[in-house]
Amino acid sequence: MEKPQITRPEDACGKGFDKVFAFLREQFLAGAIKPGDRLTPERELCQRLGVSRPVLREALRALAMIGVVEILHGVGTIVRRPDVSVLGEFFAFALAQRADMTDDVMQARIAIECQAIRLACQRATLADIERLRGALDHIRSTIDDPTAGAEADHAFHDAMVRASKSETLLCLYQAMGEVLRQSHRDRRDLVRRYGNMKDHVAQDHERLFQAIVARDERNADDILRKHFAIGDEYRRRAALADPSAPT
Amino acid sequence: MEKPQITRPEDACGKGFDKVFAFLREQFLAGAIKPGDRLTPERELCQRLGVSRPVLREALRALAMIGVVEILHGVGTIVRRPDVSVLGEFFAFALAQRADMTDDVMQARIAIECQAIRLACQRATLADIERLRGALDHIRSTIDDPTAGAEADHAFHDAMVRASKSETLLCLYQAMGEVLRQSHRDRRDLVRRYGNMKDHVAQDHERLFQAIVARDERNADDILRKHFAIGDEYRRRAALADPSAPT
DNA sequence: TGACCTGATGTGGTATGACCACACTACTGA
DNA sequence: TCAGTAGTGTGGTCATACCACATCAGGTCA
Repeated sequence: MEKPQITRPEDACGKGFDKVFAFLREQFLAGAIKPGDRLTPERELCQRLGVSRPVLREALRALAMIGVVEILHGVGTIVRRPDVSVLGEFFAFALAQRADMTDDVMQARIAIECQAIRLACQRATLADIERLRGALDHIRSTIDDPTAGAEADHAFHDAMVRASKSETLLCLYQAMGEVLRQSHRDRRDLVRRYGNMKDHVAQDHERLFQAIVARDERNADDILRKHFAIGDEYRRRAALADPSAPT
Repeated sequence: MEKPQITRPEDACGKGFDKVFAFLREQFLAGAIKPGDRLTPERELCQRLGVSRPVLREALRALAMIGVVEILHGVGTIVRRPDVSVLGEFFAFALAQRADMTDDVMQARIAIECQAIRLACQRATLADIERLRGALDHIRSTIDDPTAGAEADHAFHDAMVRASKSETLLCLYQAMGEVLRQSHRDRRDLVRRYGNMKDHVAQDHERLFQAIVARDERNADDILRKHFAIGDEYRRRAALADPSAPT
């Protein structure tokens, strides 16, 4: 007739999956397990936690999904520091079926890049400047190639965000990586259609680079905003001319 | 000697977990399953996909972790639209063991809010203005209460981001929710220590509100940046006076 | 002696079948 | 009519066996 019969005190919290997840979560947040560690083998761990292997594996998969651990077949389960790549996965799902969202993501891009360029003005090292210069050269040399041009464009902006030396900004920026690349490709399609836009692209990035070198925060911010505004203007124009084109 | 013996053509892709995950992912991205739908029961689905239930459940748990589905005991597995709350979980892990990160998150906050206030100047409705006015009044009336004051402060900034009408910005902003609340609490502790900061807090928010009403993007951005800079200045001063205090 | 092959071992990966727990529904009885 | 209850469908868990991969020690052959 007696029911629960809790074998151990620490079992008081959730059962099964929740228990395992909470345990691992606590271990991680408390620093008991750190990035780089190899987790206890599944068979032993599930026995120690008093759950079955499938349940333990559910928890591990869940943690793997947000990048807390990496499961390697035949090797073991390694603890990792959550990486932005998982946010990419999240955004892929979050932005699905929301075509309008692509446009809205641009606002986040502007937000991050404008703050990044300000920080870059304060913090950019010589190496950052050199990287930006290289990206700038690449933009000039690929101005007529939509694909390579889009990559070069993205590389420049990426280098800019890196120069901000803010991991959080970089994290958010990379999280939107896939969507941003698409945005760059779209823009380059416009370049092909509107010849004079070619000049804008080269000039804008040149001025952005100069502003960073001059460490003129405010000016850099302004130039960047205008750069985005012009792209937006062209996009709008294209949308009017060809309603079937992506907005 | 023959090895693979693929039973069905569609099995060509990954096996087990990967196959299931890829299948569900594709179904979701293609729109075959939409938020609100109830997924096929586990027993039937795993049979249809040719995998075992534990494996299927691993995939479902993984999707549940990023908010794509919600698993309800005794009811079924419901498809959801990924919500920002899962990012909170991610940040909890990502920020663990990185005290310095709290400071860096501030940069993302500045980035998002500065863009948000610009958009708010363009898009704020009367309802948004009223909400901001209410938050402003609340800030004034709770100026001496650290706890309620921090909430009021957060409410004002939250209303500001909402007024931007950008779901992406709001998404990112809320993802940092917990960290931001802590930042507001820290700031209010400073208010208690430095009496004259009280005036700054009230004045700054008043000016932010006025700038939004006047729809003066540029000015609003400037005021907001100064607002953050002053808070940063006080924080630095506090850190010097009391090295044990949170930076 | 050296490189290469091969097996043993430890790890994650999967399958199966049974049973438990919960939510909902429909039936039954008062 | 209503409340209680049994049935059904769903997710939740367990135990065990076996498969697949990675690693390394030991042996084999040149």
